[in-house]
Amino acid sequence: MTSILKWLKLLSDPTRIRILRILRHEKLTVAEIQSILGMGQSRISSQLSKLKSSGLLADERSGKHVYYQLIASNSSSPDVMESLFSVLESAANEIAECKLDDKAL
Amino acid sequence: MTSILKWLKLLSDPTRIRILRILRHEKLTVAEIQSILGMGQSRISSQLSKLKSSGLLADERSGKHVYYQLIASNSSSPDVMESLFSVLESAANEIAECKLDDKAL
DNA sequence: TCTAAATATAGTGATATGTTGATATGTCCT
DNA sequence: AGGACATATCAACATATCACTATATTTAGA
Repeated sequence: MTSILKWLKLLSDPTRIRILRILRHEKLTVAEIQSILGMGQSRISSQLSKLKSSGLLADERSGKHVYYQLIASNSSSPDVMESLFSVLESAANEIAECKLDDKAL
Repeated sequence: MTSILKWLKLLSDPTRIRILRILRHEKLTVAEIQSILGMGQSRISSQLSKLKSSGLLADERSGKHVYYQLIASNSSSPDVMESLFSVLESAANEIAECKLDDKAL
């Protein structure tokens, strides 16, 4: 499958939308993300894994913790990314949990 | 599910990308779409049905034929649509069949 | 009203996806 | 080395999705 199709598929899931959104401005550990979204550990971890392997997130270990962050400048297609994240924001507005995520941040 | 999530899901399928793309500039009948994409009739029809029920396409019967066309000005969120179609175009560039679709048009 | 053409829908099988619970891996500290 | 904590991965299950075949519906015309 092509990379853009992969990204579209990844964006069409509420859990992943929420994860990407709280990572807009800061990097967070798995435990922090888990606490903000109020989900089980394996659920968060496996979604992070998908986002990472498609090139949307990068991980970085720091001691016992692993930080995840957005890959800001996606080398191949920055304009596509811009459009995608614009859609992501709109989608977030339709997801009630996203407002609670902001409070928990 | 929210409408934007639905749209993202619909866009993350090559068949539907191809359908939406050949409908960019003109309305087409089911048979024409079927011929351009080189796919079975029920496959085209059921995908058109999904695109219609999510508000991306409109249908219009003319005799024995049914024309499908893009809903240009999506009332609720025109800017989201613009971003989505921008991503769609980029996705199309990654799908080899789209070039053949253009020739068949 | 009967037939043929265009389109829609139902049923089925194969494959993919999301979530959960259990277990494995990795890291720090003593 | 061993224990505690953070994260990753695996197996199992439920659900969703796609494409195919067959059948139903709608319409135009004889």
